[in-house]
Amino acid sequence: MIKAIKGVKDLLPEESPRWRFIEDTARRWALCYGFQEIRVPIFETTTLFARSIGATTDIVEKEMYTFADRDGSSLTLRPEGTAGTVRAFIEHNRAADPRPQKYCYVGPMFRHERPQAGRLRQFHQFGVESFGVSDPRADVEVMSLLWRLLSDLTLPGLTLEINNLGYTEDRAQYTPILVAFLKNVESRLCGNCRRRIEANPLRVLDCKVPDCRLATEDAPRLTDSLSPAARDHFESVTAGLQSVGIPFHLNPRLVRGLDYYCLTAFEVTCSHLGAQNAVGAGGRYDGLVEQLGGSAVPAVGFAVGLERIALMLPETVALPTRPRVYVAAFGTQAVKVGFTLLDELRRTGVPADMDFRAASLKAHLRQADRLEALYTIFLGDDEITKGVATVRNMQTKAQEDIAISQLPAALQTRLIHG
RNA sequence: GUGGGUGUAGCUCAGUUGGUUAGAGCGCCGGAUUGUGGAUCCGGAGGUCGCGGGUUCGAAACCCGUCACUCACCCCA
Repeated sequence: MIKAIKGVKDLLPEESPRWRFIEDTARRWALCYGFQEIRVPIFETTTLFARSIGATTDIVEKEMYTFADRDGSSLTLRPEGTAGTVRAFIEHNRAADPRPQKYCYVGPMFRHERPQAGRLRQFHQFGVESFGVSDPRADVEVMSLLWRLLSDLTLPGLTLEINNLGYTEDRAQYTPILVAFLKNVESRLCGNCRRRIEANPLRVLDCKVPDCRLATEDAPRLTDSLSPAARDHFESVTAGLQSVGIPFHLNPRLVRGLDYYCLTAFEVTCSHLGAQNAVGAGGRYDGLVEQLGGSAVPAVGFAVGLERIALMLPETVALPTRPRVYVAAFGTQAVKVGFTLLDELRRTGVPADMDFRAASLKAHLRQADRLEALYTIFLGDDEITKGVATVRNMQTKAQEDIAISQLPAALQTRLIHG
């Protein structure tokens, strides 16, 4: 038996209504905030991701699905959505169009990780990117959209955490100070954090090991190295969040895993979600467009993990939609008439179905019941000779005879008026 | 990449200190007098017990290996 490869999932018909509900809700809220959908390719040239996400990040170093095209050029399945969106923004010279430009996207992403709860190799994200506005209200707008969207989905135990990462220069100034401190307490840190002192010192502050937390309790804070401009921006962001009533927690240790973030970084976590409890995250990335060859365009955005939302979504929110009319045709003549009737119903917009295997009326009715049909049309040879069919209301069990030629119109009105 | 847990019917799971044709519930198909669903009753189909080796007169069970799934580390949405 050929099986799906590790870390990818089939979405079976029973669960697809939940996913459609999530995606529709996300698009609706994005539209409400003025974001419009962009669809960019699933794969891109490898250097796009290396240059935007950061060559030394885990994603680029060991998680990308990279392969050679037939001409030998290196391609990569997208591990996130921002890089491709920024590439499209630059390539189509959208910076020349009126700003701001606000995009949203939804689709599969690929990272070669060990699967676990809430983490797959092919997973799905919904995200937004707002280009062209450095005003802190753009940060607030994006966080507000994220918060309202997740709240509307009635996910339990949501928390919004935010931090100020400052400008690149601020971090460049802070990093040596932090490294010096960490080297002093190195003996108290876990093995991972010792390695991180050189590779990614900011991450040490985000370590969950209790001893590391203790050891870094008095570490110099990034906040103290921030430039006045960075402080002002962040103060406006927090004031803006308060003004629109979005609850948040300051988390000075919050660090994002992608190199391109600056100033505002945020993350929404969800309780009861297992170890992978970040349901959505994002931040500002003012330097990225320029870094990828565009003009200096500020930007801010977020991404949410759809699998993680689906894990938390209450069972009851989405129901499948199915054909409401069942055609029960039995008998040699009636089977032929029934098939053309079925097609005519569908052609005129009546959602209808029929089980081609069923030979007895009993089998037909069982199937109609299973499909939760509202009406069943009885079509036997008796009916054919009379030119009428019996229409049974499956809930009230009331039956009436209707001329076969009148059935599509009759069922249309019955479905509308109940 | 590193650990832990679990692999028996389509699904959820029983299966005693190793013992003969491997079970249940749900689901599926059919029947309960000829053309009326859901309930009930009856019947049926469906399994190389993840795979390979070993121990044994005998293995779903014990041992070794392997693969898959899963949770966690790591990382991230």
